[in-house]
Amino acid sequence: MATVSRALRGLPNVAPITRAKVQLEAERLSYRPDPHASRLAAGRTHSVGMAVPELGRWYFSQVVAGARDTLYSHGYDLLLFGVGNGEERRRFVRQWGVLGKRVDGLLLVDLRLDTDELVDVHSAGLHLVSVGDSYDNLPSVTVDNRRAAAIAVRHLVSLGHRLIALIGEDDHQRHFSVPQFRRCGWLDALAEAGIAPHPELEVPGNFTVAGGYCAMTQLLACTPPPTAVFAMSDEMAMGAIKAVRDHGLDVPGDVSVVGFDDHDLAHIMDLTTVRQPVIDSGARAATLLIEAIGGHPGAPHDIRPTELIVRASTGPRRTVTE
Amino acid sequence: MATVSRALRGLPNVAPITRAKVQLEAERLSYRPDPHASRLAAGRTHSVGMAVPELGRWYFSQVVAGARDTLYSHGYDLLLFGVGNGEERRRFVRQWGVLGKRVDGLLLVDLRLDTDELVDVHSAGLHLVSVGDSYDNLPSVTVDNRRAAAIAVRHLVSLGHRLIALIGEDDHQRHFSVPQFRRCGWLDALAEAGIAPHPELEVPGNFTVAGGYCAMTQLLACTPPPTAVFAMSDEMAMGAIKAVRDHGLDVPGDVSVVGFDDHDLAHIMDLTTVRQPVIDSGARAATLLIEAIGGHPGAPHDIRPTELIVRASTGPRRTVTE
DNA sequence: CTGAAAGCGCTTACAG
DNA sequence: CTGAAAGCGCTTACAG
Repeated sequence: MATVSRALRGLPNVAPITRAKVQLEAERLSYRPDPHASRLAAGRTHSVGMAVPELGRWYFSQVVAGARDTLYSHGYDLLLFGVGNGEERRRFVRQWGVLGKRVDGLLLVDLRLDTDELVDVHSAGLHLVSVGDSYDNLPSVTVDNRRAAAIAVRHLVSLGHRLIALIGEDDHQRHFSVPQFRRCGWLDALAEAGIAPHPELEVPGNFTVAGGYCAMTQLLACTPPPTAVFAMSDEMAMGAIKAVRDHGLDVPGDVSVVGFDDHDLAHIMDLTTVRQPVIDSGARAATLLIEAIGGHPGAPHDIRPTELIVRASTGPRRTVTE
Repeated sequence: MATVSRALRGLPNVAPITRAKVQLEAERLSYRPDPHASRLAAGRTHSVGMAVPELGRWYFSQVVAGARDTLYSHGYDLLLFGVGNGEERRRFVRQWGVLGKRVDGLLLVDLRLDTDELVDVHSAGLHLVSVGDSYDNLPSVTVDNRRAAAIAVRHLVSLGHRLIALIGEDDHQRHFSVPQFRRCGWLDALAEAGIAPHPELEVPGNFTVAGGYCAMTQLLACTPPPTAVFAMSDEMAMGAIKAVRDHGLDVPGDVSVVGFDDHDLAHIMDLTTVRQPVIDSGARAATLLIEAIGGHPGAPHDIRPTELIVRASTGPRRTVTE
């Protein structure tokens, strides 16, 4: 029994011949160790959890895809948890005691934890890696959202725009900090250009296509309406473009639009956007987590590069006879 | 010990007072039963697996999202498996012995199984539900792909088109049958209209935006080029539209394009498409699986409705002086 | 290098 | 209605 266990797991102190015999017989019976029994005895589950706010959004689906591929190639199974709304999030946080027994580590995607929640999760013996958000004492994979957003907005400023709107998220959404960083970047670029931010030009878009559409509709009703918009995601940006066109206006003639992500379809829509390496970030986070589980420290904060991709959805401010 | 177990799981034969005391104390200690230990003793894992070809594709991400929500609300955890390429698929199929111990049931998304693979999976004691593909002896959630595709192509025929191309998948991809049904629908509609299918007008698009772009580029090089295209997914259709425009041609003026799915962005791109209830199918499949695990038979084959959504990417064939 | 023993944390008959 | 006992299938010291 014990020898079989050692032989199959490649542990030392097994005679080569014995090991070969065991492997052969195991193969013949297509024997597989029961993962629950081995976790119970050994403590390792060989699976990791991933907490994702919303699977339906492009960004999250890509991060999951990237992480899954890496986890797969290292033999880890992936357990998926939703933490989108407050109730899910609460339930997820409350079950950390169990989670420590279910998975060897946890990938948190855009999930902002309080200090005491962090303490709980550590006491559950979980290895953690954060994607999107960064924490002092946790390995993380992020981009510099504030700087990237500022670059996008500066691009609009350089085209002569002064009325630059922001399509973002409700500030009630305290659970996520990424939108707040992007908002800061927007403010930074406006401040540099000596532009006072107008509260009317800041509208939530819920990070969906439909939300972006509604937000833009609302913005077009302003007097005067903005001549440029920075949307915090490509999906919202695409919704915004549609709204502009449905109002009989032109992109970028009447309104310039910048997004964030470089969605698969951004190129198709000729959308100017901030490209971030999404799949890659998921993969990188998975690698960091696997290293942490394996007992290797690893670089704590990995800040990935972003790049402004200028396409045809942005153009110079139309000179109006004022 | 035994009483605590019964009390916490709501089993009968526990005095109300005892149960209350147990619950109170469990709460105080924030005790959670170890899921591995209980699976080992009881056999139930309270988690289900989901086999998905590719997470990055819109369709799959939505199906997963729909299933996850339902599973969550019934207290099941979701284990995600990739079966995209041949190697992953083989590995997945080979581990069925273990899978039966890891999960209570399995959701197969667009995964075509051979007869002997089906036998194996049944002998592993797994409950199965299929999404996309249908099997005689398995509950499934599908749409009538053949009929839906035929309706899309008939729409093109009714607009006067005769040279109607198909952007689909390599026929080497034997693992999936959905593309083949859609191809049959294309053939059906052509046959009804007395149009002979031209092999040159059938091009693989790999179900990606970039693949659709390449496919369309290839089609535009035909002499004569098609005046209409049916793409098996909206992502390919959108890539195709972009290719048409990059060649200085107009949609639908020069080429009409129909997609399949009703992607979030199809509306934005004014894409005519076949709508299918994607999230809902995922949710429905999860429900069927939960019922199967619970020992309730449930309706075996659930064929969900589709609907042709006509937008501005299709129009009458331009009358050329021939 | 090998195998007998104890134990991981539960659940399920079974006796009381 | 309650609790002692056996067992789920492994792994890890520990003797040999």
